[in-house]
Amino acid sequence: MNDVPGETDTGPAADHAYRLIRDEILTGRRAGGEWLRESEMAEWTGVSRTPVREALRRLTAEGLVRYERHRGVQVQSWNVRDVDEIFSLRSVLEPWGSRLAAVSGSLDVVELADLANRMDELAPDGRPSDVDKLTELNNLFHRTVLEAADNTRLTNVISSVIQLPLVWRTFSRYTPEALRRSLAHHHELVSALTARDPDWAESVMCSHVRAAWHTIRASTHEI
Amino acid sequence: MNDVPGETDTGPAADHAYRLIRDEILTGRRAGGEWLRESEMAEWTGVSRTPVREALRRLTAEGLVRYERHRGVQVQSWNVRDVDEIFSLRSVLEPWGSRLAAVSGSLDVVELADLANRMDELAPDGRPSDVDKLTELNNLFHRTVLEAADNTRLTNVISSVIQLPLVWRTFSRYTPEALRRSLAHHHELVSALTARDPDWAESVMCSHVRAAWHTIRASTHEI
DNA sequence: TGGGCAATCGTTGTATGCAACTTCGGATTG
DNA sequence: CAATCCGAAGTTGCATACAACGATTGCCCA
Repeated sequence: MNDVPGETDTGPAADHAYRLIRDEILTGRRAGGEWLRESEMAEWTGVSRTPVREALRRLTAEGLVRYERHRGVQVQSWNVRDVDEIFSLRSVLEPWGSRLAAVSGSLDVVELADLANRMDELAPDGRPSDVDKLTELNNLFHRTVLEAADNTRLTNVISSVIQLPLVWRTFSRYTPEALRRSLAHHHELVSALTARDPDWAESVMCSHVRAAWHTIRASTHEI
Repeated sequence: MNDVPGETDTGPAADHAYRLIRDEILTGRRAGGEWLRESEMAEWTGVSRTPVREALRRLTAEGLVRYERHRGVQVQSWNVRDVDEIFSLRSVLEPWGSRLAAVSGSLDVVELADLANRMDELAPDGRPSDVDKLTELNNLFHRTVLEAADNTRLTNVISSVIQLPLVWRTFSRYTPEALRRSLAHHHELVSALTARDPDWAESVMCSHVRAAWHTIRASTHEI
């Protein structure tokens, strides 16, 4: 879970508070709409209000919390529309990133294949034993592909956009069949990237993202 | 120039400092690599270090300054690579946004045409009389199109990515011919959007961005 | 004379007190 | 009885003092 974006560490206290509060949100322990009081967070994290404020401002910039002047911050709440926004963006950016990665030549396909294999081991029958670990590997897989696209802004943009509890814990909502398909996509993407076929890579990633999109839509329909 | 992203106003002092420092960077008055000392900024803006720190953290999140723990922040410096990253991203996202805008039906084409006309008036012969005003209208034009795409994350992503002095003051580097072509693209995009032809709109915007890309590359080649 | 060490200085990081603002409850008045 | 105004409580916004850390300089020693 410690997948903190870009070395923005601003000090032990502020960083401590940031990680704790962020984790609290991404794991869903704090529901959308809940107010996060500075003094409460300060007491809970064991630091003063100053670093807490800094952490909250950072979370505001990342879109995880909502800020209202003189009123405080509350956990950002999401709906189906947010999911659609995120996945439609991903369905453009991630395939494009895969295309770039295919032709860049700077990708370690062995490492990527290893990641795909380790994910298989965590869910051999489509039933994950450790969702958190699987999520971590999945995020790493996607980030590895994107980093090979060699466009830091692309990487940052996507990682900032997928910061949503629902997206973060996506695998906990997958059916065994959907999960098996998702893992198969990973292997196919490795093949496409190994073959350095940009069209293939782009197409596989597009399928991968859109499949995930519909899987999540289906699982959230009744919420 | 007062084109501040998303109502994140955190208070008069912090907001004041933020706008001042941000403007200082975007206009190029502070060169890349220059250190921005908290106490110096505090004295200059007339507020204490606390709101200044808040402003600097915000600018850090937006990528306008570089932060190093215990050392301070310095104005982010850019190179041709940054320009390429930004424009390659824009060349994917803006056309896609135009496509969405073409089919969304939520676009006020009259307003957009008006913007294009006002830009013409500011540079009838391809020689802009007021670059700042032209820049403001151009940003507004692009944002208007994007907002019609009805994906707030797309809008935010692009506006966060184009925060670079070079991109911001882009028109000051245009040749009269390049500027005339750019303005013509705007009118053509209005036509495509009026016709609600997604392919046309996407294609025009793609040309528009890529033309700008090469114009800037040409003008920065000797830097 | 050169290298390493330590003290000092400048800067950032954190804590805390106070000011400003919002909100909510109750009293007051029509 | 309702609407409004006033005030108290709670929260955030800002300023300031102090602590922690990094850089630099000068000194000491080999």
